[in-house]
Amino acid sequence: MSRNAKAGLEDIARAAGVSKMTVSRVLRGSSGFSEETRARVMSEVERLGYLPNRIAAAFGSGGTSTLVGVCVPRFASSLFGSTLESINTSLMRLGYQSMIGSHDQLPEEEEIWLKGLASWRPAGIILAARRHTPETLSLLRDLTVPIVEMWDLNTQPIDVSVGFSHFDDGYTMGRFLMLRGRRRYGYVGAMANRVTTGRNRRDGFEAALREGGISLAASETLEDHPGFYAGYYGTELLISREPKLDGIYYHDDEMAIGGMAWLASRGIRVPDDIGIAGWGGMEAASIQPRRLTTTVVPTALIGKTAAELLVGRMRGDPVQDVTMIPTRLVPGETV
Amino acid sequence: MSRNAKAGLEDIARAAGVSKMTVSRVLRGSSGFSEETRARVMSEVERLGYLPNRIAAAFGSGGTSTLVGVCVPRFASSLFGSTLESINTSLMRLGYQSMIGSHDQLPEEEEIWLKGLASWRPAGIILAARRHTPETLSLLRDLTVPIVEMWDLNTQPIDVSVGFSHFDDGYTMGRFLMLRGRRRYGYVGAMANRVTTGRNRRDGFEAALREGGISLAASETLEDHPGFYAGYYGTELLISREPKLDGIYYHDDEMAIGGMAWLASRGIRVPDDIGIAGWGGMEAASIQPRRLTTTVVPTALIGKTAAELLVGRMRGDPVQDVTMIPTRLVPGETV
DNA sequence: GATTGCTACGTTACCGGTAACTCATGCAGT
DNA sequence: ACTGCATGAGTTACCGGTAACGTAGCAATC
Repeated sequence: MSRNAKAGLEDIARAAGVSKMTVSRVLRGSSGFSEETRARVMSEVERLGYLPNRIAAAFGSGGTSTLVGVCVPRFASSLFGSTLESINTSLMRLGYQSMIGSHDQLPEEEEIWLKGLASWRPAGIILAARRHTPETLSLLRDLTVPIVEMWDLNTQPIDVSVGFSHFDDGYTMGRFLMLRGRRRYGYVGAMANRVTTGRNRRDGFEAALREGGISLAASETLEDHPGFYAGYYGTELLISREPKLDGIYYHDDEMAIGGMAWLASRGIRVPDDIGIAGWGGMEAASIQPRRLTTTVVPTALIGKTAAELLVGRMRGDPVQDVTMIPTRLVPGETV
Repeated sequence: MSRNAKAGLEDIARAAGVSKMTVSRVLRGSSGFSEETRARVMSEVERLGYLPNRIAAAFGSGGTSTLVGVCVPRFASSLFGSTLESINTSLMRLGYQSMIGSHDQLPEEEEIWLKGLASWRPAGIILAARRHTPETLSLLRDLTVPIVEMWDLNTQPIDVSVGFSHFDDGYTMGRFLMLRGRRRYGYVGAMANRVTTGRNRRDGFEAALREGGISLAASETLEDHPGFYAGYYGTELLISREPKLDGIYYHDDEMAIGGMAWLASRGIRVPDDIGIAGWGGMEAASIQPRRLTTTVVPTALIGKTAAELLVGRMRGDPVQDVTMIPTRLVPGETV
């Protein structure tokens, strides 16, 4: 019970009457000791309250640590928060420790984070970004550790990729809306730091419309983080420029809900006057009077899969290069 | 540009014609070298693409690392997400690296996380929980590193505490509602893993009512994570048991918004028929037809302050034991 | 009986930095 | 001229593990 932070392998070894190396072997579970020795060592470990020293272990083994770097755009997003939590607990359960960073969609921030991370000699890296600086790519190459690119599926990954296609999500939603026979569509998006994360979804959406012979009637992309209020005033801006729209595709559900709030305040009915579609499958949609038409993203599954793929690669198991995690269009009552 | 991960201090030293120790001194900025030497060393550092090795540095200095452990209830919460992000970037800017964990309100999970963290010999710890297991407390004591308890203010901190009082927030809101002259109040809360985080707010709220000579007419605490939908059906449960209420105090804003959605679906008007108050100052409230009466919590400031206090303590600066970060009641239009 | 192979360890060297100490030099003050 | 001290280095030991290799003892094989 009384934990003695100063007890090291040497102390255990002396107490158990074996060598330091034998204690090391017992603690790491590799073979090379008798059951009797194991029991004696473990009882001393318990009695002395030995605390492993991973700094020394990582150093002694020449840089083979159990550290994993994880970099996402933001913590404070319901989707990334859930993915991050899933990665973190999965890695912890598998015996790895994560070092998390955020880049807010800025490749330069990712580069700064990566440089700091690299000095900890991580055993693997999980990234959630498609754009990287040349320095980042060069550093990733030099580190020669497994790398999982997640979220946005990269079909030509640096190493391993897991996620889904934003383009396909937009395309599928576009096709779905087209089936409703409406013709005049608008788009409301948001971009943080000049990077529209939803850009690929919008492109996919437009591609579907184009196939149907029409083009996007209006589009409004705010220079702000996506959120309820951005959807609210983005819709106001869009409608004031283009009052006669049949439907609006939103960056995500929260923006769609914000948009619906603005429409409701103007007496515009959904879906009678205008159809609404979001993306993400966010919880806020659950209390809307009408179920939101959206694309549900399995955030936790993506995180868990990313963690498992990385651990597989770090252990040297053969793993799939590209793993698609399907999203699901949920037809609601807003279209 | 071509980063050579294998170059170490020794290589730099040889190339610059000095000793390894001089290179170490130059890189860490401590004095003991001439400007000429510094320039020569730095140019070799640049040329060879030296990557610092913090594992070796932490090991060599006998465990004085720049690692900080941070443990919060959840990542995927708008409030904690924001605080976490703030801590992470603040620590990074100050030259520290964080290792983040989540405990989901379970002291046992916190203990497991702490044991894993301890083996990395962190230089400091930030915790967001009031309850700890005896083992956790004993381990925290043995680690002898600065500890910041944040979020819920602890006036008798283990080491340092920063945050606000949930009790006071509830009390202040209770007083505010009482001024409106209403008499019959209900409460809708949520608890994850049998721990009601909002318990202190509810207690404060009840204390205020008691001073006014009344008691809580009805209370409903769901065994679920707080969120929009929990507020929605929690309100349904509350009202079905106690239809005649003048006001409802909610665990947080998202639950209040969920509650308002349910009330709206029944044609119950806010604030005419019933007053509503939330807590947290969450973004979703920004699109409600009426501004929600709530308590705004400066989440990012708490994170930044926690990081700065910890770094102060780690550097040995004198820092305040207890730092109150005031929250602010924002009277909206729902009461 | 000699050789081989396996088990269960012990020995030794080393990972890449940092702390603590030593030492030569130059210059100001007495 | 001598002392004292700051400056700018070099030297040595060490942090606490792990990898690689060595070896004693014993059973199985040749």
